Amino acid sequence: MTKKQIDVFLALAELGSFSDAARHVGLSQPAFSLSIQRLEDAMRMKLFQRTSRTVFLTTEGLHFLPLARNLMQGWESTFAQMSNVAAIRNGRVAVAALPSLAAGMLPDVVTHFAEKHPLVQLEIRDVLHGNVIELVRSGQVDFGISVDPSTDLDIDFKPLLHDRMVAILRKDHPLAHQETVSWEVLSTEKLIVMTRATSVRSLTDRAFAKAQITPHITMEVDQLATISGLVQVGYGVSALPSLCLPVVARPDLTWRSIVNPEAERSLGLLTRRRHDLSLAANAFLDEIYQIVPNGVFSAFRDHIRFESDAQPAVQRSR
Amino acid sequence: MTKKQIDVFLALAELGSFSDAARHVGLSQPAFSLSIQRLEDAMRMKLFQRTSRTVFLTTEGLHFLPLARNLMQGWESTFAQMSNVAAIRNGRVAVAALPSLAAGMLPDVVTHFAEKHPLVQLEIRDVLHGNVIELVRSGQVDFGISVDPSTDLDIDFKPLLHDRMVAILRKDHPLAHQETVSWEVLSTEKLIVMTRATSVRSLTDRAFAKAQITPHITMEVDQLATISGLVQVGYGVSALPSLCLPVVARPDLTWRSIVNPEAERSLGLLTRRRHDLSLAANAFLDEIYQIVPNGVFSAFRDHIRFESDAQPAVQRSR
DNA sequence: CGATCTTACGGGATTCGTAAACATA
DNA sequence: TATGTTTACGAATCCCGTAAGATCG
Repeated sequence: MTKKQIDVFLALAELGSFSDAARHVGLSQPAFSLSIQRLEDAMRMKLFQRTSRTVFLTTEGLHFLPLARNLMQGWESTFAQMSNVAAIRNGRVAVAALPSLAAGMLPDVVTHFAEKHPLVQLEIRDVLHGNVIELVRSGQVDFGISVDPSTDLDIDFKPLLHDRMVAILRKDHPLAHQETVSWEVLSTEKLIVMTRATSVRSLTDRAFAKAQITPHITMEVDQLATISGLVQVGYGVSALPSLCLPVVARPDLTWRSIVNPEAERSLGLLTRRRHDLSLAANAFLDEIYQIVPNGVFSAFRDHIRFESDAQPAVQRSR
Repeated sequence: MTKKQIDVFLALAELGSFSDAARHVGLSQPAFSLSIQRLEDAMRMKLFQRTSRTVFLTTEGLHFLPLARNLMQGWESTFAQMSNVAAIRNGRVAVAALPSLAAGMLPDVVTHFAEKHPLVQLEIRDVLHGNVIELVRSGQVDFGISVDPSTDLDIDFKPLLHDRMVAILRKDHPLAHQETVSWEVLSTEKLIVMTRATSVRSLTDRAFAKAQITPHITMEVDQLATISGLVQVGYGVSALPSLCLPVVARPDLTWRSIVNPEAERSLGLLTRRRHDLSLAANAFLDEIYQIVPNGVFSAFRDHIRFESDAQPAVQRSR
């Protein structure tokens, strides 16, 4: 009792002729006839009453007709649903990203993705690095975007772009006349930094520690927007990774690479080991690869280096 | 994308191991593996993520899981329903029969049938001969039980029993001392007959006409029960086909064959030409064949002859 | 007699099982 | 290295199409 037999049954029930129905399902008439016979044998009952001239359903066939229709309909509906899945008209993509990335990079990606796949649910978790890892590891998100969690063996990392620490300055600030700024010089300025919980702050701290310099911290804030506001009014300067630039950039502000040492880091995709991405997540990733070098970051090319490999991290076969 | 593949998919999804699942569906492990691959190819997407050690569903496979379950369930439920049809735990049998047969013969049949097939709906149309034919011809009933409609080419007739006209008398009536009664003698009695519309009455009329005798009709009634009541109080006698005996028999009444000429007729099954009976109708027919010679009519063996062939009229192959 | 379904039979595709190769924890 | 999946290949099965036969109107 196969699906094809149901097809054959319905064709005969609806067309009332072996020859016509056979043509309809693309079988020779004898093969069609055998198919009906096999179905009847499998059911152990006659479904059609036939003479050489007429064909019609028996009482039992009449019982079977609505059931067969249901089966075929269910079959078609699942096929349609899975087609939707394959065509990514359906489903859900969850991404965890550092807040700066979630604010700077993802809006463009989301816009383009939603245009192509309007029915796919999107979920962006803008959380700190540790949470990104946890969400990726537990499978609550399809992938993460953060810095390299090299210690973690359960998570694959694929670099996407590289940023560096830059000094955030008012355009009329003396340091703005230099091409680069050293950590040393920066430590003499009034420094506005993020609070300790953030990854940006730990980055800053590590950079100063590495340069063996103690900065002069004049203010700690929770939000990047606050930093740009404070710098703009001349309250001080800041040091931030360049990927924050889309968020903090204002007409009166400028930025310079910080050197000695130059503090570069890698941002990239975090995926569960041995877990391929879903089709929808992959499509989202494609969008990222297309947008990242050409989106908001393109204005900051001098300070952000993109991975040349613009292919999805995990290519799924078939 | 076949039913078997769904089976294979569900087994793997639920057991999480190719080997176990293969054993579960009765395939060798490589064959099982190929089956999964073919399904994935047909769907154009990976449904399982596998390493040599672990197997689990991809996001797409997770989408497919409930759909596959539904399909399989629908399939099983149709199979169960059709099993019910095959086992006659289900369905409907409609029979049209002359009122005298419906009252005399069918109750026993119905009782036995309902015992064996409690869930089958039964419908008895106790109508006159012309209506029996119409109901059979139009397919509104599965078959009819009536006299031979020899003129009708759309209807097959198969005799079931033969009855004859008998005189209905009080036991103390003079004619009750004879073994038989002639139409001639009967015409001198006060005769109670059915109204003109009934087949019993037309039978009576024809018998008298054939004997070229005019009866002395003292009363016309609509119901057989009324006749037995009137005969019992001595208001007159009656002439009825012997199959009415189960309905009219009372302790004080008796009956004698009417001869010169003896008026025998055939009662039997009326079926649509070239229309096999449903399994349920056939089962009902079996019951009739078992009951008729041993049921209520057995008390009237002298006046009712049964067809020796106690097989259903239409045997359905597979 | 003609249209239509059924039976018979040879060819081809699919699917199966055994054995070997491969991959991962 | 051991367990478990994939690949390779020969064999059996199933299903199809052509051709001949049977049946009903």
